[in-house]
Amino acid sequence: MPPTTPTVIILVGPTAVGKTAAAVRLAKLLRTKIISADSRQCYRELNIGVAKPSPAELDAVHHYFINSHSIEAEVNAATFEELALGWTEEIFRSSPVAVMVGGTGLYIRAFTDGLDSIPPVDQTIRSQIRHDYEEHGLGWLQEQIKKYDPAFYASGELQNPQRVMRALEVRMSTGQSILSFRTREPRRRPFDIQTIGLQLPKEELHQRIHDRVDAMMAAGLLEEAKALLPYRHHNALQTVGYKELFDHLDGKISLAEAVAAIKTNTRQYAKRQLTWFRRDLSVRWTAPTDRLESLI
RNA sequence: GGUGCGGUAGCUCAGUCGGUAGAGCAAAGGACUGAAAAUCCUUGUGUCGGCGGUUCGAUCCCGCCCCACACCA
Repeated sequence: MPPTTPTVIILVGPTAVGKTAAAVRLAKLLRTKIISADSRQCYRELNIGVAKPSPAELDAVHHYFINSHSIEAEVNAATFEELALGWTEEIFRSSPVAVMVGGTGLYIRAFTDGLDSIPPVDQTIRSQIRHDYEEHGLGWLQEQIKKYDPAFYASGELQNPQRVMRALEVRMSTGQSILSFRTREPRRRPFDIQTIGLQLPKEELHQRIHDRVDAMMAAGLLEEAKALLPYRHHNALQTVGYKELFDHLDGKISLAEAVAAIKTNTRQYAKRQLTWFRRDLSVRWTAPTDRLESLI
């Protein structure tokens, strides 16, 4: 029974499990559109390596957040939250149900529960902190945060440079500790949410990952990476499938080693995704080939 | 056939001047609020190639054997 009150059906799961095909099937059945929740497929310039829906799939069902941004744009979880809420509203004008699909857990949580609102940080401060970290290392970062935000220092992840830099940039930009902005109050959304997790036995998932990497190489991933080499410093290129080939193009590793590393790193990525989604007890798990209609 | 160098964790290797061993990677588990395909945390018993010998005790010293690589023939 398809929902009659506004509902977003979210399909989650590890990479290569079969989310894209399942979402397209579901969206066709429900005569609705898809919001992708994937932090890399939104970039126009990234194609083979990020396993986008095929042209036929994109033609059959309208997808938001696919090919919507340039790799030079700054896209993050807050960007996604805002955009996705707008798209949801748009979809609800013509359908009571929207389909969201993707593997980026943080983006999906930003959409379902919202992020705490933190004032925008000064870009000069942001890049200065990154620059100083490059130059002086983690020890310097830890000293800074100890000095300017002792509360974070006492409770934060001090070994994780990204978290410490974020805390520091918020403190320097707003004058307040990042902790003072954290309410952890989930937002109320004006629609229902149903989350379905797609899962396969580990061996089967790994086989699919390996086969997909081989297919990507056959489809010309190396050439794509070569063309993107000038953009390698962008966040969008800190991506499995590209960073390993950049190492190969630098002469650091052979092509065979790069391909093996892509497979390993993709398996590790899938594991991290599973760790994230398993924690969400509202997820109902199923095989990607099952009839999802019966679950909704 | 001879000589040399090796055989230690799934892989690459370190080490023990004789008291049963440890790094990186992999793997497993976990965290995650504006970089999230990112970033970070935790977890290391393995006939130390085999069989003998010396020794209170051998992965370490000695002998033989097996395997790999290199060079010589």
